[in-house]
Amino acid sequence: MFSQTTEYAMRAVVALASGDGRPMTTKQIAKMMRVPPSYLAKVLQALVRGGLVNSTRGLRGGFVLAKPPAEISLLAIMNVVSPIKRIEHCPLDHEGHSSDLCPLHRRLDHAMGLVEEAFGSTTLQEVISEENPCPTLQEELQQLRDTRS
Amino acid sequence: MFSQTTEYAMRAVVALASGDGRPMTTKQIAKMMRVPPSYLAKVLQALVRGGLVNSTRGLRGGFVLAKPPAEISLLAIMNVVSPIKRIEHCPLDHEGHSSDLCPLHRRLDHAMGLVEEAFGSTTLQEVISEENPCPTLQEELQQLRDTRS
DNA sequence: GATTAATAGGATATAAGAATCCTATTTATT
DNA sequence: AATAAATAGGATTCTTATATCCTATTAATC
Repeated sequence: MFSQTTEYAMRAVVALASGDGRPMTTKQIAKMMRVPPSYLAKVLQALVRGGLVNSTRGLRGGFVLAKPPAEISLLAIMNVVSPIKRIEHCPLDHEGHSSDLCPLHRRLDHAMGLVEEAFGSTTLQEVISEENPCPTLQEELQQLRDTRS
Repeated sequence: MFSQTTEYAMRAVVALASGDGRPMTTKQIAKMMRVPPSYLAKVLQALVRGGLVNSTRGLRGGFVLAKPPAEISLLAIMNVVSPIKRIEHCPLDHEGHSSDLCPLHRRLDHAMGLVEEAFGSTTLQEVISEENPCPTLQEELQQLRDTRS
């Protein structure tokens, strides 16, 4: 239901939030999060343009979060790469004379509202501090620490 | 967020539920619901295969609902054309040793669960008997009655 | 200053979703 | 029996999403 790009964007930001604050390269994030590196590069560019991530070029460069994890919602991430388009008016109504939605599109929009609400009220901070972390991610983080020390 | 095909499928089934029970042709539904007729034909085929709609070929043929509107949920419609795939296990975890989801995918799956629940608990009957019907749809239905009488 | 490691961005390829078109089949009506 | 009106299904096209590759630019280090 959510696009592949949304998946990748969320994984990437979780990776950055799980790190130690030092810049992570595309390659590192890609390996850790099992995302195609060349595609991840594009997704990261989008996240930079969207203001969620900062990048520094050159040797020792990479990506860091632009804000503390507590100030980044899952919705903000999603909105950067494939924004939820709420239904403003019934697409059947060509005249647009009803400000209310028709019953069908009221339901469709409501469902999108639920998702928006759920993602809007969840911060990265909550996600990374929650129980049952992904074991694979833990391993990758450990390996990253090992190669750095 | 929902696919175009889902939109079309829901519109088509609403059209059938709003009618008088006599078979409606692809062309009629397409006009009424502003769906490309040739594509709608494919969507209707899918709805027939999915058991939500019955078809009769030949002159005077067309499509009717296979069940009363009160027994058809929006989820059932969606599941015919682009089923919600709930997340069974974290896609990062290649070993699959955790039956629980990781924090990120728990959230993503939860959001899908909200949609599933909302659509699962809404029947066609509710949708067509609700207030504020789409004015355009009303017009089209009236025209259909006129041309038949 | 040269080299190396990094992002940025353009161009292109591949896959999937959306839409169209044509022909075959079915069935009521004349 | 012939005709007309309908769905069924195959083949094809168009568009968008996903993915890859190559080159340019940037910046730290030697």
